[in-house]
Amino acid sequence: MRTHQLVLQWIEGQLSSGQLALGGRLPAERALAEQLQVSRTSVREAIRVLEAMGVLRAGVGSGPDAGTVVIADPTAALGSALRLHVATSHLPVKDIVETRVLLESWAASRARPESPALAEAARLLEQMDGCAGTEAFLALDVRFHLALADAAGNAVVSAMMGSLREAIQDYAGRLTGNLPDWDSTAARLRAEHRGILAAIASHDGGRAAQLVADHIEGYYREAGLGSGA
Amino acid sequence: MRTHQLVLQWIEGQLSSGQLALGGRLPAERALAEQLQVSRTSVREAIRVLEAMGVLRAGVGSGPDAGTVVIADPTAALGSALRLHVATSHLPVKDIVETRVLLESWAASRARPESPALAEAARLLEQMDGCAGTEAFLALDVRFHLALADAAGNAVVSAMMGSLREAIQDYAGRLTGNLPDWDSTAARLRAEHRGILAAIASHDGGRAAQLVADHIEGYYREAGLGSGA
DNA sequence: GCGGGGAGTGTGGTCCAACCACAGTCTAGA
DNA sequence: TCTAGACTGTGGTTGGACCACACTCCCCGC
Repeated sequence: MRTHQLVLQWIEGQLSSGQLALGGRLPAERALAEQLQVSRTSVREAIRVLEAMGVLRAGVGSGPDAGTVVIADPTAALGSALRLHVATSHLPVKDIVETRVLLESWAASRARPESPALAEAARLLEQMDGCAGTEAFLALDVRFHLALADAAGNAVVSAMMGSLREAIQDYAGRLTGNLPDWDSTAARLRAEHRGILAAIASHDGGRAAQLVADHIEGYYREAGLGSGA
Repeated sequence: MRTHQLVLQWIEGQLSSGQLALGGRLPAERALAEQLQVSRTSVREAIRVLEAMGVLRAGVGSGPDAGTVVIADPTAALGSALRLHVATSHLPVKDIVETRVLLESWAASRARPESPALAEAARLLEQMDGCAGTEAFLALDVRFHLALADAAGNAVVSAMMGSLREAIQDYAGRLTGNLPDWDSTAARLRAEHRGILAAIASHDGGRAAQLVADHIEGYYREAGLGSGA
């Protein structure tokens, strides 16, 4: 077993046993190296991996924000991993979109109308009404869909949703260039968003799921998914 | 931007542009360091991250298996990331199981009866009949479910399925201790597996999905999920 | 000419010692 | 009392050194 994996194992053990919890601080790199009887290099490699996994955050300087602390950002890990494998053409964009439809329609069918995430989604919807640029609109759109996913109350589905979205963000951005008339598309998307929220509010999960699926598939169809895949 | 992120960016660019493809070899660490005008340490940190993401594999020595080559193992990345976040209690096991049911029942409903993955699943089923130990049975069970997922033909769903399974593997292993009568449970699981395959073979995707959902939920219920979560 | 063994080469794996930039804290001086 | 500088501790980066490994090549003996 390689040295940095030993460090990884130690840190994971600390996390599992609860001795290292969310917000907690890891010992300083030099101290940890001495404690585990390995070089600082190996400690740093392990930290780097956990940083990429969204488990740690390294901060320089002194004070409360400095040092290496435990965070929880599963979306980061899944997102960059998916993005890289899309880059190697090992994961087709078609499959990403299909999975997104699956997760998101499930989330819509499960969304609880009283969830605070839905209120956030409604708020975002209002912002999108008075929104000028394409880019700003898409940014709000991302947050709207994430809020929708959060409303289902499943952290794993939320994280996967976010990571799928992140993985194809660049791709989706390029797709907007294919749209014949952005303004009318934006208007349609806004209307569909309202329909989804209405379906959830009226406790019609099945209809909400169907609307979400049509919403996503319709967008990619209009933007010409498949021409580049 | 930190130095190792620059290296990450460069490698991802090479992957995206196709100049570095599956099976291709990265320049040697020392050469890459000189080429990018960074230290070997930074190159190594980037490689370490990509290794954890299942994108690279580093091999010592000479010959065809040596050096750092591009692989494609998305399951590894997603699996360890999920496992770590489960360790920090940020992702509840309940949500993992729920997501697993979602993905797997979808896969069952989409599985194509003529898929070679289904033949593999059937073969695994036969092996499980003449299987002695609990551990060996569970190992075959994992492969059976993965084959089922593959039959749906969606690489992203397959990868996520596998990673979910990996993330809670230890947890699931401990659960078997709660079972009152392993032999009868194993017999029931085998029968349910057969039912699932039969439903797929008869093009009844809806029934297959329902059977898979019952199969998984029933197992965790019997093993006492929730008592420890 | 042929076969085997040892030297050579190139790979990642590990470690060390140093230096830098940064940010908060402490202290000495105005 | 206030402020400017020194101090301390953090991660960030670098260069160099050495190791183990695995293949390759060449020389030597047969």
